Amino acid sequence: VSLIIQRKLALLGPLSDEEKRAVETAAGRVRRVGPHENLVREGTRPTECNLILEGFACRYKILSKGTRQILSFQIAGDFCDIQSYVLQRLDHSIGTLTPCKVALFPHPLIKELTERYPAIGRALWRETLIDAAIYREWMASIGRRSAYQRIAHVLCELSTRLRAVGLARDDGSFRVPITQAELGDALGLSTVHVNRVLRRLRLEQLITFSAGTLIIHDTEGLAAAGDFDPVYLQITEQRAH
Amino acid sequence: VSLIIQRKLALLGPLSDEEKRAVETAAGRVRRVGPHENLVREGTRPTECNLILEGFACRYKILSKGTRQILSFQIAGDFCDIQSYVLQRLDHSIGTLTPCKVALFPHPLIKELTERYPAIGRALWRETLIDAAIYREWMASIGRRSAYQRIAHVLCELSTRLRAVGLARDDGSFRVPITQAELGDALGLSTVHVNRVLRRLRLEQLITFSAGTLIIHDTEGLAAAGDFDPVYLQITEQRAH
DNA sequence: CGCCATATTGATCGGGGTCAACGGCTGTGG
DNA sequence: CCACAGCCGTTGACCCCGATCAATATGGCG
Repeated sequence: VSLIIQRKLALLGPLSDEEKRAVETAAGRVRRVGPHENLVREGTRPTECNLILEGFACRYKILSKGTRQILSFQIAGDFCDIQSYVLQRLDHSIGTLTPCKVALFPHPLIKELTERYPAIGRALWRETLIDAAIYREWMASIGRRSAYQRIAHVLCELSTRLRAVGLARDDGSFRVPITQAELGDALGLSTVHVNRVLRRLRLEQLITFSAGTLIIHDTEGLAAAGDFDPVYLQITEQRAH
Repeated sequence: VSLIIQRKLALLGPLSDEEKRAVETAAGRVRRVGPHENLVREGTRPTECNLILEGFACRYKILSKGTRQILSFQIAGDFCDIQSYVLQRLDHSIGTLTPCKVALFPHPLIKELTERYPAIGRALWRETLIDAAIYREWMASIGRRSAYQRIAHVLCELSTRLRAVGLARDDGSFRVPITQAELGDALGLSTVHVNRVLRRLRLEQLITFSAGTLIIHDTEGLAAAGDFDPVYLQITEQRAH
């Protein structure tokens, strides 16, 4: 539990030991949620924020036609709805893809934390800005990249993010329990076409992706295929202020 | 000058008079920039942030093929690169569409402001979260809405945002100096197709859009055509904390 | 063992891209 | 004052990527 939190805090910025302890202490109860349930629902006004400890979730909107757009994938370590602390009404839902374990942070505690420790407020702000950077990259993908590039790109992104929180397996494979339909809803593609592109990526020896396991055989080849450059994820660099 | 800042501060959240004055005082020099120039460039590390006082600008990325994705339109009152204060390296550029007047806020002053007045930090955070909400809505548009819906949607969004900062004209028209090519780059469409859809919207008596002037003849009709619901812009409601 | 979600493949279709040409407006320089 | 250039808007013709429809595996799980 605290291992994930610690890893994520290290990614978010330079916090002192006291600040890190304060964040851990603020975590309220832990909730277990089944697969394909909502963590939060569009239109509601939550009073606490969810930090994902285990499992996969996604942000999504349902449009008027009934189609779904997945807006982001959320993995362990993601403070997936921290924006509900600042904005009053959610404009989208967050649903689990797999069973999840989440830690709940009541808004009043977050308020205390951020006012007592500006560095924590800054770290949380930073997390939401990285989310925004990912949105921008997805916009570029959905708007201007081909289906082949989009899928290669998102797989690169997921592997990079999973590695950053220590979720790569020893053999270099990843657990990526995302169905082809979900990939399609994330990338603006149909399930059928996702399937065809995955087949092509497999035939080109770039990846193996089945049964929720992703193996990238050729990292550079996949990055080239997806026009992927990880700088937007802001993982390596830290800003000392 | 300060009129725009005041309007925008009022939208961002409940700030005291002292806090508002502090923000105004923090504005450094004012810069005038010609059309089609960069305010900030991808990959750089700015040391000050731009608040747009007049004119239109846009965030964009140039992809490997040389195509452009416009990520957002920025109008008067937008703190268009506040994220450069928190994240070290820009993942995209911001360019002007028209001549612009911008006020510059040095990062150290922003740091002082946000640490002395938590409400200001919160207001800036709020601004970046609203940006993110717009990104999410655009993702849904580009990913799952038809060209016709996308264009209607973005025109509704622009008119709502312009009205919110007092840029609607008395006759209800708007200055929207965005070319069809730029609309296409924002929505993931070709210039040709943007043109055809605009013709259809004109024939349907929903809008007139020429010479940089947008007139919406049927607000509800356009909103229906674009599946537009303005809640994500967070304009009306304010959160009292 | 049977059910339901997911993956896979083929056949066909269509929204929107691409290419090309032309018109209109504006600014600029001779 | 006119000629020309360049950008933007407009329209037609054609094409292709990816959607849709449909049928068939496959496989986990009660």
